[in-house]
Amino acid sequence: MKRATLKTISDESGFSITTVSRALAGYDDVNEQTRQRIIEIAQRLGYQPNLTARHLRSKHTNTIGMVIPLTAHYSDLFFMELLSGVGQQAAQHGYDLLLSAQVPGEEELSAYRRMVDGSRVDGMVLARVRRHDARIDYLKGTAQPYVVFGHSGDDDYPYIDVDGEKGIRQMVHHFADYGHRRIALIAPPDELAFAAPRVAGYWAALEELGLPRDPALVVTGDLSMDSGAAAAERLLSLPDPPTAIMACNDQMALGAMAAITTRGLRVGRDVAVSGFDDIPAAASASPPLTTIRQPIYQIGQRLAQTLIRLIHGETVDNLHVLLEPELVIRASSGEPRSG
Amino acid sequence: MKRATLKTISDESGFSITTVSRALAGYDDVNEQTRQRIIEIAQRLGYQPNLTARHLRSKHTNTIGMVIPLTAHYSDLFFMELLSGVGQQAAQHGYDLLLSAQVPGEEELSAYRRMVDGSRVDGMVLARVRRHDARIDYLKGTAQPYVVFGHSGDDDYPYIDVDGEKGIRQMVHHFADYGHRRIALIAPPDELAFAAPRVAGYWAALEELGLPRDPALVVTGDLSMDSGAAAAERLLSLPDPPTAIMACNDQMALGAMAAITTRGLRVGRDVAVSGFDDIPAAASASPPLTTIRQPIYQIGQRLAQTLIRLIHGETVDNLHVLLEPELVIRASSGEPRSG
DNA sequence: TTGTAGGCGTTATCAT
DNA sequence: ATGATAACGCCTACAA
Repeated sequence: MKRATLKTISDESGFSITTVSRALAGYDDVNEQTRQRIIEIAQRLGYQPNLTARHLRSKHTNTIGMVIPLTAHYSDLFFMELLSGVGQQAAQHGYDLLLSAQVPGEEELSAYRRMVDGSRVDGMVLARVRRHDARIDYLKGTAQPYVVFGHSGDDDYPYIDVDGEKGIRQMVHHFADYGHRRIALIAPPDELAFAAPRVAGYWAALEELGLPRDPALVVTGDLSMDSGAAAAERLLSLPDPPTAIMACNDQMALGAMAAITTRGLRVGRDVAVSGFDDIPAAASASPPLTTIRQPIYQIGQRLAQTLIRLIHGETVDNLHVLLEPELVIRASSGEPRSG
Repeated sequence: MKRATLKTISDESGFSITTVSRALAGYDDVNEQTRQRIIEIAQRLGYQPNLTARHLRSKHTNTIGMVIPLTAHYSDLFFMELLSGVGQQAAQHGYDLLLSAQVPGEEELSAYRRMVDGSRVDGMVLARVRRHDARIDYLKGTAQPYVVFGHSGDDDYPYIDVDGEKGIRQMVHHFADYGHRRIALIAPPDELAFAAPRVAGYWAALEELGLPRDPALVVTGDLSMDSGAAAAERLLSLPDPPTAIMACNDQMALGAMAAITTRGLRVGRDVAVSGFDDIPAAASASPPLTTIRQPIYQIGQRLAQTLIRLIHGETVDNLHVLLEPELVIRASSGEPRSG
């Protein structure tokens, strides 16, 4: 049995396609009897409008697009959480999500082009911004609304972000308060937009505290647990190893903790550790991980809300939202050190 | 500047829309010079085919649909992991994912109808099957291909599942080997399809072992950590409390562990605990959680592969895949008990 | 090798 | 109150 269309109902009811369309759409210039009859037939036939056709005609799709890195699974929980937040608010407003998993690079960009220029979505949500991000350059040359999680400093586009510079600065102070003087940083890959402010926050804090500036104490990871472990290895092998290690995300912090333990040292006592994000694994790690909280789910919700306002052409009060970081102190940062 | 269409290029080049279309589509009945010229113009104009129009015309969308429970975020990691697996393989084959977040119920079903009858997707992936699942009934009455994670026993549809009955049975035996005789089960909500086999496996194992059948040792949870904690509370308050608690997913097991600890008991020594799924938190819990592994990501990949074969009308060797459960024994199940 | 014409299913405009 | 007609952008017989 073929799918019912307006034409099917038109044939069945004897009314024109136009009238059927209008009756179903709730226009008030349709005889009430006619409408009832048409609705009845539509239901009997299980009519469901062909959304593809509707979208072609009406120029909008009630769909939000998102391209996610192909690596994202448990190893990159962050993205899934963001997705949930966006999806929740999208659904709330009657929007669906169109997802494309891509490895960052050429193909990724063409996924954006397919979605946007291909008219498949009404707007895009971006995350994991890179320093000079081709995707943003592309979107800027487009009429398409978009919102971004993260920002690169001087560039101008609608974003929401947690103040990473401030967060890291506060964390350095936290460790300094506990008596640490050799504080290391496991930095994010250079090309990610949030790398710069976080590293800047680190140096700024050392400056404020009058601590020496030692480049050997900054090691770059790739956000994975493994890279965090490797970085910690390297740091602990230094002639004058750090007593505190700050990682720029929780995954790497967890990796560092594992490496420390493997080395026979105790996290929180011999070496203090902190992360960034506050993923669920952070709280349940042992010892529980001190970190800087990013309310990712809520940020996702807010991104969706903002985007939908933008799509509807409504005004948005603040297109550059910078959230206060929130330090979550747990056992991995240890106790204040004597002496 | 308006978006370029075939017509734009047609006007610009002087060739008809047809020729432009065929040139771009790579037909070989186009003069090579003509093609070059057309391609050049298309690139200059940044032409991107309107996929909505193409879909309307061609009757397929290269898109896989999935409806996810609105609650899914960190609290329901399972779904995100499945999603990643599906998305990975989908991308591999040039498919995108259309997601709709919905609370189970009426609205949820109409999300399926929008996707399927609305011609927005070529196939659907289902998970969290319920006992008499209206979604499956609906899809059966449709020409749309679909695949399911989980199965309800007697019902017939394409699925992949882990043998939960066997898994639970083996776990009961594991605890019995360790010397436990009071083994409790925290069961999933009755309406979920995977509840029945797991509970059946529990009773079957007791039978095999000649252990007494005590209904008080089976408590139903709702898959959340909190419900796991509540269930454990109840079990430990029994006059003759269990010495081992098996939860039907890891979240509930973690909740149970928390409750046990709160009560001043030691997990693995006073009370053994096991879960189901092997989410990442299981390995990093303290003590690490004994559980039954479901390779969710891989299952997601396989679901996508199967679905895409179905969509392409290719043959699929096995539409009912039942995977062997894999017990992962960790510290939460303790040591063999003396006496 | 190229062009004409029709249609996918919907909505909007304009008559009647 | 209802209907004929066109258009969204694309693809594909069929003609020339």
